[in-house]
Amino acid sequence: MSINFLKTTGTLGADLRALRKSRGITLIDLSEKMGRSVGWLSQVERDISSPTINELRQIAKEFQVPLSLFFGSSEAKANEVGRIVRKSARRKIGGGAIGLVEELLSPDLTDDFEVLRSVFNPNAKLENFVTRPTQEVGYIVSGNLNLWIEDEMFELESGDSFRIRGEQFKWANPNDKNAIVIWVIAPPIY
Amino acid sequence: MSINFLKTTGTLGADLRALRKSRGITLIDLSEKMGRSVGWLSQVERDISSPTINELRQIAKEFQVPLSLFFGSSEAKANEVGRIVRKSARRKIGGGAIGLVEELLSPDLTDDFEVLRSVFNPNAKLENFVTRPTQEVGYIVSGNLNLWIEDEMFELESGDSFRIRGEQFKWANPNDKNAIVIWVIAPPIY
DNA sequence: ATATGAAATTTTAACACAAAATTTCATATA
DNA sequence: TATATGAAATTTTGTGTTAAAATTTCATAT
Repeated sequence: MSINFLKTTGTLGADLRALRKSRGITLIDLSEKMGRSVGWLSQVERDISSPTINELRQIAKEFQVPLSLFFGSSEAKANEVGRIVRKSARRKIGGGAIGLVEELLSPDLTDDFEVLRSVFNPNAKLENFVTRPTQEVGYIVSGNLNLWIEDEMFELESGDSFRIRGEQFKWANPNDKNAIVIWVIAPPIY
Repeated sequence: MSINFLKTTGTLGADLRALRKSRGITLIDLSEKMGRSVGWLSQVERDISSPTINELRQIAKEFQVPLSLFFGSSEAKANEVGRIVRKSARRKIGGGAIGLVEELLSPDLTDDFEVLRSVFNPNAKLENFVTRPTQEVGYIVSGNLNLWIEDEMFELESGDSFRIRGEQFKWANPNDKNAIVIWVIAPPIY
C-alpha cells in the first residue's frame, strides 16, 4: 500500500498551454506577469520541467481558475490518461456561480470544445446575464432548469436540450432537487 | 384542431448547407449530381425556395443521411427554433450500426460540433473499427459500454467519459440493458 | 542541477493576387 | 404567373511572399 502523492492528471503541460492560448496570452506576457523566464515557461508547457505547487498556484491565479483544475480526485491509470475520465476522477472547475458545481468530462483542455457536467443545486440561480463568444449546447440529464436566452425564457425538463450562441443568458433551478446538465462549450473557456 | 402537416424543423436551408460543407462538396458538384441548376440549389440553402419531398429525398440520398434528419417528430414552437430541442422532437439519425439509435440534441447542424444522444441496445456491438478525422467526447449516462480505442479496451460505467481523436475505435454493449451515451463530435459529420 | 536570456527557429499575421464558389437577375419555361 | 435557368457580378477562399511575432534551443551564469 502506497502513500497518495499529489499528482496532476498527466496532461499538465498541454493543459497549461491550452489555457494560455484560450486567453490569448503569449509566453512573453505570462512570463513577465509571473517574473519568470520565457524559456522556463516554455519548458513547463512541454513537460520538460515541472512547476512547484506554488508556481502552479501563481499560474492558476493569473488565469483565474481554481488550482483544482489541474488535479483529478484520484489518479488515472497510465493507459487511460488523455482517453478516459473515470467518474471518481473528474476535475473540479469552481469559479462559477454559487449553487453550481462543475466538473470536466473532457480528459484535458486541448480539444476544440469542452464537455462539462454541471450540477445546479436546488433553487440556485444566476442573477446576472452572462455573455460569451462561444457556441454552447446543453442537455438536461435530470431535474429542471429555467433558461433565459436574450429576451426569452424557457422551462427545460429532463431530456430537453438547448443552444446558446454568443447570446446573453442566465439560469435558475426552480426545483427542490438538483438539476444535472451536460454542457458543451466551443471554443474552450477553461 | 388542425391536421399535422409535414414540416421541417425550421432550419432546413442552413442544415443543408452545413451538411454539404461538412462533406466538402460545392454547389456546382451537387447541382451536377442532382441535375438541377446551381442557382436553384443556392436558393434552397437560403430558404428562398423550398424543395419538394422528392428533391429532399434525392439530396438525403446524395449525402447518405436518412430523410428523417430533416424532420423532428413534432413541430417546434416558433421561439424555440434554433434554440431548444424538446425531448419529443429530436431528429433521428439512422445510418449507423444496428442496435444503435442516435438522435440529435443540437438544434441544427451549423455549430462547430454536434451533440448526439446514442442508445446502445443490449448486446449490440460494432464489429469493425471506425476511424474519423474528428475529436469526439462521450459521457455514459447509464448502462455500460466497452470501448476499444486503437489497441486498448476500456470498460466504461455510468458516469465515465472518454475521448477519441482520429483514432480507430469500436464498441460493444456487454449488458442486457440499454446503454445511453451523450456523444460530441467536432467537426460535424452529419 | 536548474534558470536565464540571447540567438536560432518556427509559427502566425498581413498583403496582394488569382481562382473558385456563390449570389443575383434578366430571360426562358411550364 | 410562379419558378428554373444560366451567364454576369460579386464574394469567398486559396496561394505565395514577406515581415513580425512567438517559441524553442542552448551556452553560460547562478
